[in-house]
Amino acid sequence: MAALTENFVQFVEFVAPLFLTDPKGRFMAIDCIENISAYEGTEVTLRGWVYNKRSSGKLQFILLRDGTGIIQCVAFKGNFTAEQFDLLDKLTQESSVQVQGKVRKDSRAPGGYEMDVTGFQVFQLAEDYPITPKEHGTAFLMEHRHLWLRSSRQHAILKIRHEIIKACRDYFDERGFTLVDTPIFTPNACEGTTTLFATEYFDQKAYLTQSGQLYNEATAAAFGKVYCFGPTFRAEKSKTRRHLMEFWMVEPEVAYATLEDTMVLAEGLICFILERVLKRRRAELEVLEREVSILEKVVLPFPRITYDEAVGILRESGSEIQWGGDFGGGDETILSQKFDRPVMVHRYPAQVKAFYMQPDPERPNLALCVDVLASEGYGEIIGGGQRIHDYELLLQRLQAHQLPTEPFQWYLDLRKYGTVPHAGFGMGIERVVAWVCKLDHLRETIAFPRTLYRIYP
RNA sequence: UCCUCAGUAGCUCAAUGGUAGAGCAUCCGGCUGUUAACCGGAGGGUUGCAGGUUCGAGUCCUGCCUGAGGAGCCA
Repeated sequence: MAALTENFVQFVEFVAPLFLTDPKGRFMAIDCIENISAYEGTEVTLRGWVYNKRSSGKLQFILLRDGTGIIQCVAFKGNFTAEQFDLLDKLTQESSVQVQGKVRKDSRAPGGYEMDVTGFQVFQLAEDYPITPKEHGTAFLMEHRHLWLRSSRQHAILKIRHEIIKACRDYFDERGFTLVDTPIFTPNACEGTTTLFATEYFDQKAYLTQSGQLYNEATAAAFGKVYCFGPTFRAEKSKTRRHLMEFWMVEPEVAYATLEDTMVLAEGLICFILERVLKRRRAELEVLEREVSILEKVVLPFPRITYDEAVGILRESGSEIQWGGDFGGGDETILSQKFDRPVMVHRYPAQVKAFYMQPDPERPNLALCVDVLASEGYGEIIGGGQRIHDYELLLQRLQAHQLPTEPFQWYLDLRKYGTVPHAGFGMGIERVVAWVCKLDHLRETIAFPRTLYRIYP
């Protein structure tokens, strides 16, 4: 440990300035692998980890990754002392190193550039890194999720996730929305439909939020157009590839908006996200071997079908669904495979939806709601609709759903003081990431997934 | 909560009821262009746990534990 600390001090002193001097006193830049092309023909210092290593007697090929890319660094024995070269030979997978060298264009290199190593510092020699370049089972990988994140596939997924989240924020910000985040601790089981995580709140009981929507309705009346973006918790004992106990949702809410407005907003968001990812994250999609031509076909407008029509399609396809029931996972898969872009299913029977859904004036047993089902069998990524704005009707629905009115006083107040029609939706980020990346399980879409029976690491 | 499948070396997997093995990883040696590098050698095991059947169990039976997939529920 003493040696490590000593090494660390040297390391920090050495790398602290943005520009280093090499042993001959020349200035040298520190940079990232993604900027490597700017250094062609000159020297640069890279800091990262050994991704893999091959050797050939007097040559060492070190694949260095730094979070922005991977580059092959080539070290020739003749350029080092025997001691130094032996140290290079001993480098192990995931050892942390700083490497200096001359950047050279090379058609043989995957990224197009290679580095001829002139100097290096080892920060730490990693011992027995558990994730080897061969295959592993999901249980083992999930147990080592903290390390699995370093592999190129997981890295690509999380880069795309980041891009999707940024796109969501840009989309709303550019359209006059205000980000107003809603609480994680809530005093009551909001919608009364799902099982929530209960926790202590000093001498009271609190629940982890299942949706920011009710609070969004309050902020929409204050700001007009709002969205919240945060984690959401469901204590459902769901054990499928489509569920996580903790997931992230972006939820816009717009005053004076109708169901139709919401559908336009939703399809616009999805197209905006896809355009952005296709533009900025092509390399990552390639790592995932995602067929981009399928994503490029997703353009406006999205097909809109009513619940009635959806039931008809499902029954023709052999589903057992009865009118009035909600779709099962299999039903969503069937529907989403019928279209080459996400399909918007609207006007479900009110009985299968939450209490706050505005009834369709033409058929009051239907709710003015919409679910967006992603294509390629991915199913629901968005759920939303128009909310009840009439005080008496809302009160009536609360009672019909056997919910207490007292905790909803503030919510009812919104219908007393300048109520307006309003609508919004929630989009599950992980499901969008899974669809865009074409993953078969939601657990790879978030750094540390919380699944039924797994809360480590 | 229910149904199905699986647990053998650090990892991924073999092994008719009859001497537990391979590839990768690790360690030692070789190679100036490797691309999941390759070649030679070495170490590495209470076959998930507890019982049972049998001359003999990784293999068959019972129970339990753990994991995976799916159902229901949900986004």
